[in-house]
Amino acid sequence: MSAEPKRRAQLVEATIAEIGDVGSLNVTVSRIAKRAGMSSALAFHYFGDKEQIFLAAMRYILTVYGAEVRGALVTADGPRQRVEALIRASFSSANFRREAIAAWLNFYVLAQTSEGARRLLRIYRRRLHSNLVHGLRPLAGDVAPGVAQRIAGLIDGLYLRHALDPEGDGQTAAALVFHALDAELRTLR
Amino acid sequence: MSAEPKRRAQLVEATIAEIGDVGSLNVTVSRIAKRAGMSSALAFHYFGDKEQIFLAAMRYILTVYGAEVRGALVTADGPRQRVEALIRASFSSANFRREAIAAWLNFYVLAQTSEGARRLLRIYRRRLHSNLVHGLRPLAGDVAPGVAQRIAGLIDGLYLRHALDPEGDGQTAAALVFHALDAELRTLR
DNA sequence: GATTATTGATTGACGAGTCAATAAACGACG
DNA sequence: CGTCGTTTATTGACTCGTCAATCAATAATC
Repeated sequence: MSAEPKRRAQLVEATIAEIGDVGSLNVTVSRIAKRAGMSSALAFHYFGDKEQIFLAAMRYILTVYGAEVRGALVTADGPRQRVEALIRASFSSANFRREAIAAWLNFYVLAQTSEGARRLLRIYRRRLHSNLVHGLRPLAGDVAPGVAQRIAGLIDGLYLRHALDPEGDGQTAAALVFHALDAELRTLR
Repeated sequence: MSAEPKRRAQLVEATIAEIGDVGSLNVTVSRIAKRAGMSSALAFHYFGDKEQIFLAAMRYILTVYGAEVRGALVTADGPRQRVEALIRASFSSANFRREAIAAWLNFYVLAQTSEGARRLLRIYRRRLHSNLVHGLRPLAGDVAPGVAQRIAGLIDGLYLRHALDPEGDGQTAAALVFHALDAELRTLR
């Protein structure tokens, strides 16, 4: 079998780990490659340049997160459960691993200058929004999109806050979102 | 008069401008210094190393933001107006200038690894929280701190969202927060 | 035999931080 | 007032390190 997929995967994982260690995108391809057990030349051979490596890592993070969400949704029963599952998944302990935090923060930075990163970020946001709307529709009707916008913003903001100064675990943050959701929904009656 | 304060100010402003141009902390002291009209050696002379320059820039950003908030508060009449002023200030057009966005995003990144940056961020957050609680107390009583936490989170999250993908101007975002605030407060009766 | 995998060595550029040296400004003091 | 020793301002040149990207060459694999 061709070595390419395995090598790419190794590099992506090493990239995320490395960004987690360093805390910024100031990671060298050499260190990534060494961590992945190969020469830097091979990394360039497969990815072309550094930005492509970063984008692949970002794609991977989003894929994992997406899978997590999907997994949480299957066990959810009814709209309210679905929404809560989405929220809980966003604050899963996986997302609070040091590497995951570093990845997200740096991808935000990257999104300023890299069209590719911006596109990926939009995908994440659209997916979250659409998932939320889907769950909220039966609960909030026409205003579901507006509610979803606010809940999504709250998720991002609280993630940011807890990522950089953990006051309690992720579930504390999730509880805050639940509370806001209650407030939003109660307004509707 | 000593040249030091002027030089420091020039460097701080050049730093913010440069970070805005580059989008990351990958800015060189040489470029900053050149932009500020002096040699890089002088920058090192006054600040010691690069991190101190960054921290000074961050402090400056927070100072300006703080002044903006205070200015908005004096014209505010009554608790509700105070809270709205805080929210509006957070989404002021000044905060959406390219350099300001770049500064904030990168300071989040820096906060992962720099104790100094983390401390400054905590100051910003505490100040926002305390301002919100102060305004909310007459409106929400005992639960003011909880409401403030959620509003603060929403502010950060919506800022992040609009900073990287402006759908409408800052006031659109502010309106979303107002809406959430309404929902929170209406729940209390 | 041709495509794929892999690397060591190298290039060329850049960048943080230092240093010694020069120029200004600043008192103090006669 | 002048001048002189001292602190402050300022820089060019330099060091030492690093790093992205390339390339030619060698080993596998098909």
